[in-house]
Amino acid sequence: MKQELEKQILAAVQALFNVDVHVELSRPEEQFGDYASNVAMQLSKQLGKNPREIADQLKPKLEELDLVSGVEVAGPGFLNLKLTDAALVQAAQIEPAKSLAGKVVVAEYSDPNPFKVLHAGHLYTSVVGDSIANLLELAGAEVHRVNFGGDVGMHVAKTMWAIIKQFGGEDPQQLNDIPADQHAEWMAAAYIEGTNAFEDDESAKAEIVVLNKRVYQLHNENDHDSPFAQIYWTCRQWAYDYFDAFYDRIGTKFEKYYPESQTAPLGLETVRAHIGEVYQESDGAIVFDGEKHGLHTRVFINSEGLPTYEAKDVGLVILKKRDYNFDRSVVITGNEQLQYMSVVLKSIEQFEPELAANTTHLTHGLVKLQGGVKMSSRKGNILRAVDVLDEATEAVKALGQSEDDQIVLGAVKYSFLRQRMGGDIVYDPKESVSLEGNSGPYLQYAHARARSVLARAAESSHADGAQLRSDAHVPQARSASVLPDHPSSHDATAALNGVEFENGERSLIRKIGEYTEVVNKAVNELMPHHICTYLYELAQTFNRFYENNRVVGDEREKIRLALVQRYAETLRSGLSLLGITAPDKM
RNA sequence: GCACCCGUAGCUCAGCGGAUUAGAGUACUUGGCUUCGAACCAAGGGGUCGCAGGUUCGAAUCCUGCCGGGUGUACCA
Repeated sequence: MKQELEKQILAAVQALFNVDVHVELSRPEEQFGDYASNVAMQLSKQLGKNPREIADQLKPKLEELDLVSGVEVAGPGFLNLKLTDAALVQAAQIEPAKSLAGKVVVAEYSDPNPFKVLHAGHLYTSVVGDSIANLLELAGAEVHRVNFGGDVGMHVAKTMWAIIKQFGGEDPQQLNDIPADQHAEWMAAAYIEGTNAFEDDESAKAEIVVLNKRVYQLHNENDHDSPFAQIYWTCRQWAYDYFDAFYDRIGTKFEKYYPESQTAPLGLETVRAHIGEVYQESDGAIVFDGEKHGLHTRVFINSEGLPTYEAKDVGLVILKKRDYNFDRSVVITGNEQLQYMSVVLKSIEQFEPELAANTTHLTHGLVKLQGGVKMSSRKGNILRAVDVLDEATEAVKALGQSEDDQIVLGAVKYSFLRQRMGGDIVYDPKESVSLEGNSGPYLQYAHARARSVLARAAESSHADGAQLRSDAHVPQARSASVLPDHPSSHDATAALNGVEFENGERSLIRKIGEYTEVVNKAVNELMPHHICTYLYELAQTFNRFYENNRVVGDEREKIRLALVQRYAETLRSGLSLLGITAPDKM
């Protein structure tokens, strides 16, 4: 619809002035119209006329367009277009573009490390990454969600050191004494102890360095039997079990974990194969000289011969390509890895330019505590992922409701998603997970309300003994995670054909019609927060409509029911892109 | 030092080349439930968009400089 109009406006410009211009319609405030164009200002200089004069000439041409019911010239020369009611109904039926149809996309995010705790930042990146993956999927891509994490490396050695110290030796039997529900916390505590020892105690530090090598060695030798290996593999599995349980709780699922132990050998091999042409030896380490490209120089293989994170990431990129033969790879990490990642990608570009070009690195900010307190897993003053969920659960309980994970997750996810990705997130345990105003539960409530109206309408049509009309079909409660099926939405909009809307009705159908444009924008930019902003406006529009317009029993009931149904479906679709469920009751 | 990111109401954030009063939420002050769900709606106060220049018909938005904060800067991830 928007593109169609833009094309028609361009045609009008060409016919009138015989010049080209980039026409881009915007959505003005409702009082000014449905679309606004600034072509007159753009053309002003080129045509040597003042913008209002151009706009006045264009106005009658645009008034002739089928989709347009009125045109106003406003301000310095804006053309405000008002759509016909039929056009609004039509806009509300358009599906988002399948711009990625047939493309294979690998989305990597979350990336927690085994042997360490899941903190609020992991929750954040999981939620945002999941939503971005949903956007890619909606655009028609075949999306593979994968996870990358360090099952080898210094953090593992630190944790292992503390465990062995606690056990008084390499005694895997004692693992049986750790209660299953405390595995994660127990390992997190060991990590903190190991990290402190590493910093404060020289002999411990030396021991940890040795353990680090032994962990790599254990992988090389495929050792599952030695006491040391038994402790390692058991704890590693505990970590993955803990991740799985967590992802299950927040409603996301990964297809594959890429442990570093798996990408390390391939990375090592790849980097070594390109020594001389891409990577250089320097002080006993293998580095990539990023300075030639205006970047940092970074170590890929350290002087111990072990791969650093850089080499592991090189291996990961290649492994993903082998596994999925992707058209595009999206990697989501924290901001602090921005410059680091450009070094890795620049080095890959030297021998696999396409691979580097098809990789998109998106970054997000830190989750910080109110007052700018920085979290440190070493000091243990971190906000764990479960703490965030627990706080939100308390807030829901405080409303006198039984705890409902749908609402809890709705609140948490929305509070993370509504901010543009990139900046830091300030998390205030008390207020951040709000249930009122611009919040997830507000949207869920606005959905439940609409469903309740639809349900009541269905009841009363039974009570009247009236025949169940096919166009008054109301979907019964479905699994909240299921996308609305399209046939029912066509039923809904069918009742709207040829209707002349009253004010509140028109506002609602107008807003519904923006959905597709917003989704397309969010997909193009991979920015889920656009969906949040829109959905909140949509729900607000509905709540105002609901306040002022009786639905059930009104003489315009049929029209209004159709509107409410289309609205509820749109809201549910949008929420599903955010990974938020739309309950029928709450 | 150099590189990158950020600075919009008390607080948390949208807006990222467009306009008539710079928008939301929250907090604060008020009004609205015998009528489809008040986790809602309506009204009010609150901002020289960090500062200073520049480009433009038009700048919170683009450019430059400065101030403030954060991150990165060779064997951590």
